Amino acid sequence: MVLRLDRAFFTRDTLTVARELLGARLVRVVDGRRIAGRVVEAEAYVGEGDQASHARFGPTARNAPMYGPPGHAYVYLIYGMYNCLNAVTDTEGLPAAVLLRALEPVEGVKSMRDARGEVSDTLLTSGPGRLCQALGVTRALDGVDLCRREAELFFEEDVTLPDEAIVAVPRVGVTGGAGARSAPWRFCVKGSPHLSRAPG
DNA sequence: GAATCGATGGTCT
DNA sequence: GACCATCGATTCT
Repeated sequence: MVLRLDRAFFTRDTLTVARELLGARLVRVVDGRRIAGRVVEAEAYVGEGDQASHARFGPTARNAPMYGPPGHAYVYLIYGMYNCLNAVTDTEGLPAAVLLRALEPVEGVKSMRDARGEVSDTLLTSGPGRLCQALGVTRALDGVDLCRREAELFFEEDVTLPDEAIVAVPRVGVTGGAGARSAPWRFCVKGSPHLSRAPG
């Protein structure tokens, strides 16, 4: 039996969770069928002091899940047409989450293609908007518990990656500045063909 | 390959 | 009213 990532996994420092999510399998269940991929890229967003975080202006209706208990989903709409999926981390009350930026397709590739169109494997789930489209993740899943037994979206243990296989670089879409703005909080599996873009 | 640009709508100062 | 934690098509070198 494959081990699922539980509440305790997410109830930790956000950078640790982001790092350890690499190699884990993100599973979406639709009509009893599994659609899944290994995480190859993820970004950490930590606290109200993080000037790149949606929580930088304090609690709002949109970012409410970030303030809630860890192990839940935070899904939001970006640029009016794409969804992005985060896993809420750390302790309740502290707004923190890990953005899933890219997967390596593993299960239900046909379903992914139905949702994404006839694109190459490397374009199927290589981006936060793309992976949500491939797995059928929409705002309907905003706030859902990823640790419930009956969850339709959850993580499983899969591959364990050594530190040498991982690079930490500045986050995407976060420009200049000091401190958290330029912090290397984007974690990538070195050399993976499924990254949203080349690291660095 | 790299740079640029439009689509499209929710969210927040 | 400005700004996006994006993507895909188009237009260059």
